[in-house]
Amino acid sequence: MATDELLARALASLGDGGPVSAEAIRRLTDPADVPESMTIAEAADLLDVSAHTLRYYERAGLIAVARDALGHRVYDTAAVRRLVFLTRMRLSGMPMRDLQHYIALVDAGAHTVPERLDMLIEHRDTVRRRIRELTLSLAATEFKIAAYGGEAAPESPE
Amino acid sequence: MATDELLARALASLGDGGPVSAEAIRRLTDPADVPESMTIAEAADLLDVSAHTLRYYERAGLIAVARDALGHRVYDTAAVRRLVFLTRMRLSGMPMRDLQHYIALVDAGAHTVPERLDMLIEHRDTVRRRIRELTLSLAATEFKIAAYGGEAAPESPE
DNA sequence: GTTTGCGTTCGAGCGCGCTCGAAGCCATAG
DNA sequence: CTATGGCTTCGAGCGCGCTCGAACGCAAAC
Repeated sequence: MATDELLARALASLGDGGPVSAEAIRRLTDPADVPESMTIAEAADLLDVSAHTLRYYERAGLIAVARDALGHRVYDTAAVRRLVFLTRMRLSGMPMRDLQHYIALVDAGAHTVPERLDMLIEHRDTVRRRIRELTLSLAATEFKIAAYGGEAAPESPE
Repeated sequence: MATDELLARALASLGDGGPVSAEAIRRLTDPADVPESMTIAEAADLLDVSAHTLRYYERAGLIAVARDALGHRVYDTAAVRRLVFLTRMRLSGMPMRDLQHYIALVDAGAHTVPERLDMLIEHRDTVRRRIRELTLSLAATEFKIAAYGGEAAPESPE
């Protein structure tokens, strides 16, 4: 499996800037730490979003969630896996609109795999561009901090 | 000067994912390629934002812009330099609110340098965290693409 | 002299992604 | 028996950052 390779690459590229949270790695690899089924509060807690947001995703058609005898939501393993995917895509900036389209493709069956792949590739490229933008801004900010720190703002007025 | 060092670092961390645009480097180092003074259309074009947005920034108190005899905005070198800063901070996710506070500090004089430095450091850390988030999401997306590409979705339903 | 084009001000509107809150249901705790 | 607390639905509201458009001014082109 290429998981280790990819994970290693991800971790390597993180560099300094703080410890890599176990949370983050867990989300990346999505292991079976999920207790079979969860309440909305537990899922919200796990995913670090609000219960309101989870209901919103459901209303938006991104996920179907079963109910127990009381009418309460029950998130099984599959649901949690999808939520991990959804929150990851949202976190990395995929618009709701696109995510809705993607999920519609998933629902439409296996013959939509090529289009899904296209979407993932496009998203990957978008994220890469965004990282490069941020890296550039970061470098500029670090430079400014160095300039400010060195002396009392030599030339730049801001 | 540490510019070359920082720039090199930035460029190195970009890695693959496409060529580094000359635009981006120019923005990072902000050289004097600016023709003394510009119209709003020229500034908007240079910064890749709309003229509407530039007026909005002015209304928001982020920058004061001179007018010519006709009442048209004239962006001099200092104004453009500030706009470069503003757009960079916005692009890297600093909220308008914070940017307004920062600019208020600049306007308040040199004794606010320590607080400005604090803000820059905080922003730097925020950007670093964001890059790490995106890097993780990117790795997950790349993994999914590899999984989809290898065979027809072995285990993951989405 | 009119048209075209670029600029001005200012208030209103919009798209996004939540976020909130009212009204109600059910179960367990005191 | 009454809280208390966690859940339900659904519509409305909100914060952010633009984005737009109306009504106007001026100047160079035709």
